[in-house]
This record gives sequence, C-alpha cells and structure tokens, in this order.
Amino acid sequence: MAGHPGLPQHMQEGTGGTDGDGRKQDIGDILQQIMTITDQSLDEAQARKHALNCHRMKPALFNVLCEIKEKTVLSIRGAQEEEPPDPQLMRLDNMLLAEGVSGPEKGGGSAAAAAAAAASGGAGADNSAEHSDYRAKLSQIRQIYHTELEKYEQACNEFTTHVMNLLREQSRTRPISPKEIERMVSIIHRKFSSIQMQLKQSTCEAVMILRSRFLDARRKRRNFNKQATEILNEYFYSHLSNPYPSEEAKEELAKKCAITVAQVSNWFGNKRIRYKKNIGKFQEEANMYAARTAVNAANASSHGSQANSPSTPNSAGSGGSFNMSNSGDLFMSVQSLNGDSYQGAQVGANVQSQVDTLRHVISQTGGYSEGLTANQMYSPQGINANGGWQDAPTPSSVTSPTEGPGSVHSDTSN
DNA sequence: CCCAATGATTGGGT
DNA sequence: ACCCAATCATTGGG
Repeated sequence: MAGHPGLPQHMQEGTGGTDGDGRKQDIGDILQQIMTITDQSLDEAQARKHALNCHRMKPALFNVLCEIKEKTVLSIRGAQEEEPPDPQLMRLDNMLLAEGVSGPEKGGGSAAAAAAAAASGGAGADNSAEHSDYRAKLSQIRQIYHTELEKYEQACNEFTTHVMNLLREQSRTRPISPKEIERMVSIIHRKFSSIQMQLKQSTCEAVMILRSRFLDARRKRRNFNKQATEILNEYFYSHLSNPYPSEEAKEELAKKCAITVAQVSNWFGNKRIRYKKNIGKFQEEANMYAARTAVNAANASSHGSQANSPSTPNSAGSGGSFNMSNSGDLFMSVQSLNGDSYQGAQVGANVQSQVDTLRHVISQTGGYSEGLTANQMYSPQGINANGGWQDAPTPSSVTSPTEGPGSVHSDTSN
C-alpha cells in the first residue's frame, strides 16, 4: 500500500527532472513520502489516492503490472493444489453425525437413541429416565456446538466479505485477478475450518466423555422392572426342565420385557447358575410361578377348576414339604434337603410323593446318574430328554447335606 | 454402612 | 456360538 502511492508519485515528479541528480532527489522524496505516509490523515491519503487514480500514466502502468501479476499468479496457482478432504475432519464429521450432534435437530436423536438402546434395551419408559440425563447433556453439547459453529460461520462470512471488499477496493490501484481473490477466500476458509475442526474435536471429546460416563459404564446397571422379571421368571419356571430359551424365544422375551436379547441371555445364565447353586432359596419363587402357570393353564384349558390359591401355596416353607395329598394337585414342592424341584409345572398329578420318596432313596444310594433316570421316570411327559442341566447339582446336595452343592462336579466315575 | 440381590463381564470349556 | 462358573460393580433394603 505504502509503496504504490510512491511509484506514480515518482513518475509524476520524475517527468520534470531529467538528469541523474534529479532522479536521486526524487527517490529521496519518495522515501520521505513513504516514511511519512502513516502520518497523513485519512482525508489526505484519500485525496492522494484519488490524484493517483487520475494520473494519466496510471492505466498504462496498471496494465504492465497486470501482466507481471498474471505470471506470478500463474506460478502461485501452480504451487497450490487441491487438497483432498481431510480424513481427520471426515472422521469427526461422521462421528458427530452418528452421535446425533450434527445430524437432524431433534427427533429424539435417532442415532443417540439407537446407541442408548444398544446399551440397555429398547425405547421403554423404563430407561427414558435413565437416559434423560444423557440426552439433556447431549443436547446441551449439541446446542453449544451449533451456536459456536454458527458463530464461526458468521465470522467467516463477515471476514470474507470484508476482505473481498478490501480487495475490490484495492483492485483499482493494484492488479488483482479473480483467481487471486478466490485464493484468498479459500485461505480464509481454510483458516476458519481449522478452527471449526478444533470445535468439532472438542465436541467429539465431550461426547465421548459423556458416553463413557453414561452408556459405556456398562456396570452401571439398573434392575429390570418388576414386570420384566416376572415374565422372565415365568418362562424360567415353566421351562424348568430345560430353561434354555431358543433364539426365537429369547427375542420374544426381550420384546416383552423391553430389554435386549443379550440381556435375556444374561438373565437366564445368571438365573440358571444361581438357581442351581441354591435351589432351596428359590423354592418359594418356584412354587409361586409354578402355581401361577398351572392356574393359567387350567384356566385356559377350561378344565374343571378346583382352584386353590394361585399365589400362595401356603406353608410352603423351605424346609416344609407341603404335599398335596388329595386329588390332582398340579405342582409339588420339594424339600430343600433333597433339592430339586424341577418339573414343578408339570401336571403330574400325584406323583410327587413318590418322587420325594424316591429322591430320598436316590440320595441314599448316592447315585448320580440315577437322578436322571429317576427324573425321567417321573416326568409325565418325559420332558427332559437330555436331563442335562439339573442332574449334576441335584445329587450333590442330595448325597451330602453337609456339603455344599456343586462340590461334586464332573464325577461320572462314581 | 453393611449386605444380599442382581445385571454385566470375564475366562475357560465344548 | 453358546454355556458355565467366578467375579465385578451397582442397587436397594435394613
């Protein structure tokens, strides 16, 4: 800027003097002018600029400068190249989109909801409370992100237009090609986008932290609601002879309980192992569910209903055998001493006393494989074809009451 | 605060 | 791929 006014000025003065001394003098003047240019007032400068623009030599000089500029611009353009989209930036963008930060405004945050669902089950009313905090924080982040982004965008635009105006203004006094303007704009954009990338990066970090705190904290569990537990227990005790739900059954249960299939699997895994470990503890529960399913079945089949209390198989205390002596009782209880209460839901009418006695016998023989046979004998429908899951622990508790269950393991050679 | 219950994870087996 | 067993970590009641 400072140099340009000086140049025509030089010519202006230079037209007068022809000898070398005069030229030197001119240069001194020019330098002087350059040095003092900052002292000039704005009006002065404008006036001088106007004078320069009106100078008769200006167009010719301008053209020369344009030519020179053209060449340099070409070389510059050769140096600059279209850089591919930054992979880092793309990664960030993708992630923000996936997290629902940069995606659609609201809509329950589809992606975020999906992630949440993956962590702890479907869109039940149950976990909405759990994730409300998460959602609130996420939307907070999103809001900050958007306002910041908008701010940057606006600043970028403002700055760009400002620079362009300046360049346009300058283009009257110095040659500026459109290419050059374009380049300048792209430089500005690049600068601003690098700032935006920082914003995106920190936003990503915030989201990651949030996620790790709320969703990835996998051990931060919530108990299933009562209904879900009941559904699961119902299935478990009504399939006590083979409590291994198929994939389909798991899906069904998961849907009914508003949890994931994996959670169903976990539940059954836990349930099996814990049931097996301490059958006595679960007896009451088993009786209850057995009774319930039995009653349900009875009601459904419109059979003659000698309904006994559905939810309270009374006096079913863990130790007490409550044998329903009389006609067709649907479920039997088993005493905790002998352990097992499988096929609790079976409709094997009066068998249970035999079962009990035989169990006792078995316990004395200490047979392990006999348990299986006994089971098969008394299962009315011959359910447990495999006999698998329950016969291992049962005899152990049977054989030696003093010994904890499960002490006898893979001990077939007995 | 302790402790049992409970959902989730891990490691090992088939 | 599924299961079992042990274990972790949280929950919720006392």
